[in-house]
Amino acid sequence: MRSEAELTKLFREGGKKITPQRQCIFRILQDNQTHPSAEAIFDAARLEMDSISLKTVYQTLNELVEIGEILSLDFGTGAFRFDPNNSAHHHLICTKCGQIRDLQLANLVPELPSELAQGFRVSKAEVTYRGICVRCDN
Amino acid sequence: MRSEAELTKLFREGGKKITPQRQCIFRILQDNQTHPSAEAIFDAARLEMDSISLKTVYQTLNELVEIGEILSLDFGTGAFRFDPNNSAHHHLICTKCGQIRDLQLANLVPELPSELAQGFRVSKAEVTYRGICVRCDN
DNA sequence: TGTTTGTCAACAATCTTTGTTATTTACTAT
DNA sequence: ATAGTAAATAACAAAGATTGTTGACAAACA
Ligand SMILES: [Mn+2]
Ligand SMILES: [Mn+2]
Ligand SMILES: [Zn+2]
Ligand SMILES: [Zn+2]
Repeated sequence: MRSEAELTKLFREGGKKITPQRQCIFRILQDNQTHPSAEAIFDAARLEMDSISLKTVYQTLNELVEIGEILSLDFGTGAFRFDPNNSAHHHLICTKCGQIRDLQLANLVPELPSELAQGFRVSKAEVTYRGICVRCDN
Repeated sequence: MRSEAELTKLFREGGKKITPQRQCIFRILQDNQTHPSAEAIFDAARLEMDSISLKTVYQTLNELVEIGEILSLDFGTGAFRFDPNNSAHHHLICTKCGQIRDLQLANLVPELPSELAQGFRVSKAEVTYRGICVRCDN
């Protein structure tokens, strides 16, 4: 995800207005590696702006997803997780505490051999590793 | 997933009763490669039993998941998908029509090198390939 | 400063999944 | 076969996540 200044520029160029609510959400997402849910971002935003609505959070997140600044991920935890790391990467999830860690690996996922692709034109591959993290492994 | 006869035995051994509703759901799942949602299974079941309830479908599916006979998968399509193929396998999803195909490949996903595992004891890896299927690719 | 146009908060609605309960059913032991 | 019992069912309500609606409001820009 780009910096708050660059996002401000991008939004304005797209005919979108910059509001304190959006700037607040930009800041919360900046360098956030926790893969927060919309609700978690909402809670963080409320610490600064007690009147912000959950709808506004969803709206801003969806706009960031649309322009490719963040990723919307579903790991089956009940709610979408949002990720400011929009480079191609994979994930490592602790099945006990639920924490989600980034796995920045380029060549871990091989191309799908065309004889297995069933005619699909494959454009993306995501890998999810699941296991127990150090802290949960006692 | 096992045969209807074997599932009947398994359920009885687990103190569960065999009802026409459950047998109907067993049959619908048998050899089903479409990764149906609970709603899709409900619709199929209603063709045979017009009074079956969605709750019964969910309950039976959850029981089958608990005993490991089927898998519950979340691809971010809005609803869980159920899969009678309970062997370790991966998936290929068409981003246009949404169909989900099995990818039965053992050694496509390499072990995660321990220096990248961040201390996790990894037990599972799922790969999801996304692309456009033949029919949608015109 | 005024005008325009997008955004906000509040609330309702939708969708998927689970909880509750009274009734019915499947199994078991007579 | 019959009756007893524990579990499953259908119907309905509720919960949790996300989206739709709308009138008041505020940001952008001249
Ligand atoms: Mn990530
Ligand atoms: Mn499958
Ligand atoms: Zn953990
Ligand atoms: Zn397709």
